[in-house]
Amino acid sequence: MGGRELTAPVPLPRVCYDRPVLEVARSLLGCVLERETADGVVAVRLTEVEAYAGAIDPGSHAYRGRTARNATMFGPPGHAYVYFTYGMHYCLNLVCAPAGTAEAVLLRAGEVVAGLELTRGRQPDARDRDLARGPARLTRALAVDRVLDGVDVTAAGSPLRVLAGGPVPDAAVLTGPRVGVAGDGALTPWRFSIAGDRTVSAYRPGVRRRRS
DNA sequence: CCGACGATTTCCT
DNA sequence: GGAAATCGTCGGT
Repeated sequence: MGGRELTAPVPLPRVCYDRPVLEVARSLLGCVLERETADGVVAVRLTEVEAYAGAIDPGSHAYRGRTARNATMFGPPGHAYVYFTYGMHYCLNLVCAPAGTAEAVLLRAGEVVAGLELTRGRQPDARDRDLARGPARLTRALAVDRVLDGVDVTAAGSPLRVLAGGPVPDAAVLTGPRVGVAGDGALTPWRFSIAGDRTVSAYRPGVRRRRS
């Protein structure tokens, strides 16, 4: 790698969850997500995230209002919104707007940077680079389920925490439409990922469907 | 490499 | 009743 030698601490991006959702999503790249259980700690460096803009965003769970499932999205920022989907998978979001504004960032993929042996045991057949590649595999790698819905990821001692990571320069950031969401267009950079990182999930366009 | 399909909860029409 | 912010497996090219 050709980067300059670091002889002094560099200013790390500070994740503030009440900024505009696209900014929060961008700033989460490179941050470290830590999950602590009785078995130990597994940590993932985030390589792919997506923004969901609440009530104004047809792709968001909050678009049609509050339900029992998405209630956490309407709460304060910095908390985990965990939902269950397709009858078998969990997905993890971070709420990132003041209470009442249901914006969130979906954590789609990351690189395991601690607890590799522990998380291998949770997915014995997966290659290491696939352990947290995709939103459902990421939650499985970290043993995240609905019990963690509403947890404050900014609190010390929380079972799920987000820490600042090394800076990710703009030149290394890719943006584009969200995975599996129809009608996203190319104008809004909903999805952010680290260019060339092998842990980023495969892109799949959303399918437009007719009303039944 | 690619596309099809099943698993099975939550929400919407 | 049917689709969904998904994934692993199967069969074809």
